[in-house]
Amino acid sequence: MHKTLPLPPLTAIRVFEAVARHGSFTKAATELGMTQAAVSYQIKVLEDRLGAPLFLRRPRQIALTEVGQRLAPAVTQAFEQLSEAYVTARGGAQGTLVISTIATFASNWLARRLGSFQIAHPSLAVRLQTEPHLVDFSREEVDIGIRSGRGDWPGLAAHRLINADFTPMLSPSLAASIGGVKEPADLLGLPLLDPGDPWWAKWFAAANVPAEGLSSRPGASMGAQAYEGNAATAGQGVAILTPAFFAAELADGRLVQPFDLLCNDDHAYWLVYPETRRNSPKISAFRQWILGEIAASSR
DNA sequence: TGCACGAGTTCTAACAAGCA
DNA sequence: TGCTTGTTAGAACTCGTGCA
Repeated sequence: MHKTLPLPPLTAIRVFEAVARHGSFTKAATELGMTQAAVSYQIKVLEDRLGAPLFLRRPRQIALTEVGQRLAPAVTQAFEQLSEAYVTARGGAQGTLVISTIATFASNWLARRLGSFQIAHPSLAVRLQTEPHLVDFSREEVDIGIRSGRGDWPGLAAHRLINADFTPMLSPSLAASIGGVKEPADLLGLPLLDPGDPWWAKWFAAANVPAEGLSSRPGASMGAQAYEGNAATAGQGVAILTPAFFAAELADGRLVQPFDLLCNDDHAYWLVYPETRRNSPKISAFRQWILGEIAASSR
């Protein structure tokens, strides 16, 4: 017959989870509304039960022991499941879905489609956060991230959404100002937006156009494709952009893509979330919706 | 600055006794 | 019999302090 060991006090496990996550007794105590001494006591209770230390006490810092490293992921996952079970018990995927995304994806892709998700899930409030850095799911209250990269983030589930292809785009009026853009080299006669962007050098190299000294050319660096796309639409210069983000501008003629040549540096835009939250109702709902939208837009 | 530990305090559960 | 009240022991906490 299967025999289970009695569990240690839930309080001690809760405290261990917080200490392991923060890497600090003091920070865990602050989060849990206890004193540092109480946290120390609870960890000691757990260590006594286990018969092995969970943390290495070093001057000014602690570190998980091998036993602690084995225990921490399982405890974190267990609390995630408890949390999700609680949410489910309260009535399913209610609450707020917090999405951390880069500005261009938010403004040029997500915002244009998010309405259909809201109609399908009226009880779920969506909060979009645009930020340039990679969100830390263990420290920030974020459910889902949309980020660019190669999809290799330990502990995170990643779904490829859009390839980060890039190609030059400009307004029809700017193209007409030089009698039309017929050859890739013609672009060098026009102002380039963010000429120091490595994408330009790669694209010109792929087009067999010598383009030394791009980074020393004058030109504004705006830090986001959304801004550069707007500048290009206004005729301010040629931007190097991802076509998937500017499908509407290309369709209605505000932007033109003079060449079919697309480049890619092995990056893509990814939907990511912690593996442990895979079965969260709100994350499942959003994952199903966005992957459906991606599939529909690529048909 | 951050963790460990001792002393003292508070909280909680278990139990017994009293009462309607 | 079931509920309330008082007592007690142990758990869990805070505070103060020492140490690295």
